[in-house]
Amino acid sequence: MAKFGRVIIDIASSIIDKVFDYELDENIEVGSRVLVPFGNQTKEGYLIEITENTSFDKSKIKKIIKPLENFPVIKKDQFLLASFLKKKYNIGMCDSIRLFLPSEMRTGKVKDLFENICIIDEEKAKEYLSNLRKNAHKQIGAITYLLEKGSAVSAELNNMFGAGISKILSDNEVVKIVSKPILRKPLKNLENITNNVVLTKTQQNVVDIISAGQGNYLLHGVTGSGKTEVYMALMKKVIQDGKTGIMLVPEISLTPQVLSNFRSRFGDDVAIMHSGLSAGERFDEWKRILLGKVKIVVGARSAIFAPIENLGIIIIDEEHDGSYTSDSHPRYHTIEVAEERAKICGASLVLGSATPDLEAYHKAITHEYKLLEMKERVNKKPLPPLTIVDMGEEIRHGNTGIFSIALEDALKKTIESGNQAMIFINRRGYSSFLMCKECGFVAKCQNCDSNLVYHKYENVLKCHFCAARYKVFTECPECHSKNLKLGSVGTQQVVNEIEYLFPNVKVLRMDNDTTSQKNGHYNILSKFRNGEAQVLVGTQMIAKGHDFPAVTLVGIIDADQSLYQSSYTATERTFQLITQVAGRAGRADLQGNIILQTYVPRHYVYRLASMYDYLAFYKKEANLREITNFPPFAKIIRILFTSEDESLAKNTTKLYYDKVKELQTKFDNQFIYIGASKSPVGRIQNKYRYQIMVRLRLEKADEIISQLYNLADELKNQKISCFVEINPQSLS
DNA sequence: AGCACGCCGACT
DNA sequence: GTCGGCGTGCTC
Repeated sequence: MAKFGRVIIDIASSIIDKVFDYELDENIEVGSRVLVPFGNQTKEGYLIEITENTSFDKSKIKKIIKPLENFPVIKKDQFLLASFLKKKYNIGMCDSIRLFLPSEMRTGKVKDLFENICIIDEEKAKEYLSNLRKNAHKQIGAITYLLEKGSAVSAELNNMFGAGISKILSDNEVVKIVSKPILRKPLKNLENITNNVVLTKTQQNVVDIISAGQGNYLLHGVTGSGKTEVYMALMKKVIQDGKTGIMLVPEISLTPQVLSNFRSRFGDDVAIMHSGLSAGERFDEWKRILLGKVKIVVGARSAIFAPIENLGIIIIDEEHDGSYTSDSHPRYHTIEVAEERAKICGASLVLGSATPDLEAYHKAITHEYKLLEMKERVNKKPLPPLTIVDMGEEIRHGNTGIFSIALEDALKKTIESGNQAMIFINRRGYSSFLMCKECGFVAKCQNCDSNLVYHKYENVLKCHFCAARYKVFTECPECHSKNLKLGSVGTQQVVNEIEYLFPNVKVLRMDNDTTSQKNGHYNILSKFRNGEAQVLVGTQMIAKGHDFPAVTLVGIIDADQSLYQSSYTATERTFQLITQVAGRAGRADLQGNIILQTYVPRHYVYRLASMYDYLAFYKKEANLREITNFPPFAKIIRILFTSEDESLAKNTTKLYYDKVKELQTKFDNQFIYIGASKSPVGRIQNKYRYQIMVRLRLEKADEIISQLYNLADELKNQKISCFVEINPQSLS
């Protein structure tokens, strides 16, 4: 009887995103990638099902050409998860499946890496050895070594007994050189941290509760309460039980400490997945996981899709971190995905944070998650005192500088005592625009409604919304003035100020400009750790989980910056940021000190952050969200239309808006807000952008959302695309 | 996404 | 008369 294979074609387009039936006459496993004829071309696809029958016209059915690999790349539970993503985020099956595969797999650019192995021919070797001159120490050494081991990697042999040794031996037919494929492994040379930690009672208690059975947990532990040790212990337990684990961290390149911890404790059982790896490394790590050679996967958000089997636990560290929501298509919320994956696999989910996301803590309070708390720091030290400085007051007293008197004094004391200080500039990245001083012209992208950003290291202007790069102008295209300047203040100005105030002090700077090189983050941070500078000035990227034992002072320059973002999460983000930055001070035995500069010193976010009172902040903020109808007490939906034809975009948006209004009458009382407008960035890559914002009560939100999805699918076509996003965190 | 099919303007 | 523009529709 004929068999049919149901195939998803690997073309990311909603129009083509359906199942195609093919005849299948060889044995190919479900989940494999296959090559199929498609129209008059050949395409790659994913075999998702094998059936005995087809509803399609049998005379038109073609045959699957061949499988692309001899193993399936998508396992059963991953397929279930992919189907969930498709439904949850209204994306195509192809988009969804692609999340599970390293892009290297599709582009096929990565080649297997080979290494040469010398295999000794014992008889010839012994004969050759007896004819060797006595003073040929290198060759004698190498052959003796090989006689004992049987074989060795050529490169290592050359290292031990002199370059070219394997060539000499091979030329004399003493060894045979065989080429064998190997899997690249990142971070081979990590320092070994083998401190045998004994858990505190609190830590052990948390580990015991989580290990006792399946469940979703929120681990709320203050900075320095030793969450990482808990994670390690949980992983160890999971492995002992014969299962596997996934550990997610915010941006892995920023937290090599977590990595080295895991690597040194669990060795080759750990695979690492993040964007900082080379294409080859990423692909090989993925393969190691797929082949079942790994028990733990550590990685950034995309590691939630790792092809690991027999999953026992998913741990998400710094659960509140913004990097867990992807900001480009397909947009997904890692925590929602993790919840579903844990459910499918029967695994536990552990979310850890010192400042949980409001949404997560709300779930803990309403018993969707089990709440576990660690209120004490491992070293029993109190959290460092946080002083709020009123910058308005400073100005009234005649100080118009960047630093308040208090911060300048504290800096002086820190420097004199030989300790280190971190100055945190609360700004996303660090961008500077090219501006004409005469006519106010600002350089803009030709394809987008956006200002170009100057990148010092590459000396180019870049558009942050498309890939466009422009040469730096030397004269203004509008008024031909040569009087151009790079706008915006940033880290450099703060550095200059410190160097002016303390001429002999070494200052390091960390922002987008200084980290664009490979390992940029790592290099700057390790320089600072090694004491090559006494002060580190930087943007948000210095806030993330690094231990700098010698840091006793943390200065927060313009704390208010993140409060002024129009997002409903602005206050929450500010609280998280301050707590996180403050946690950098006094991690070791030295007493730390934090100084926060603001123009609104009486704002509750500062008052509560300075007392490290998360619970009070949660109550205050949750209450506010509840009365103003914002998440987690409501859902925000953003519907975005994009098209090269501006009037089409506008008209379709209007059409959709009218349909939403109809829905509103149908679902009386469920709509809190409906509004249509041009998107904040009105044009990206020559496509015009119009959007509709809807806010819904929770009661019937899911039902309405699925109708909104359907509406979007009805209206979109080749000329206009539409995508719908729930609780968006950025609006561009 | 690609590619063919098909119907209207500019050209050797 | 033909070459070629890209609008429309299809791919198991």
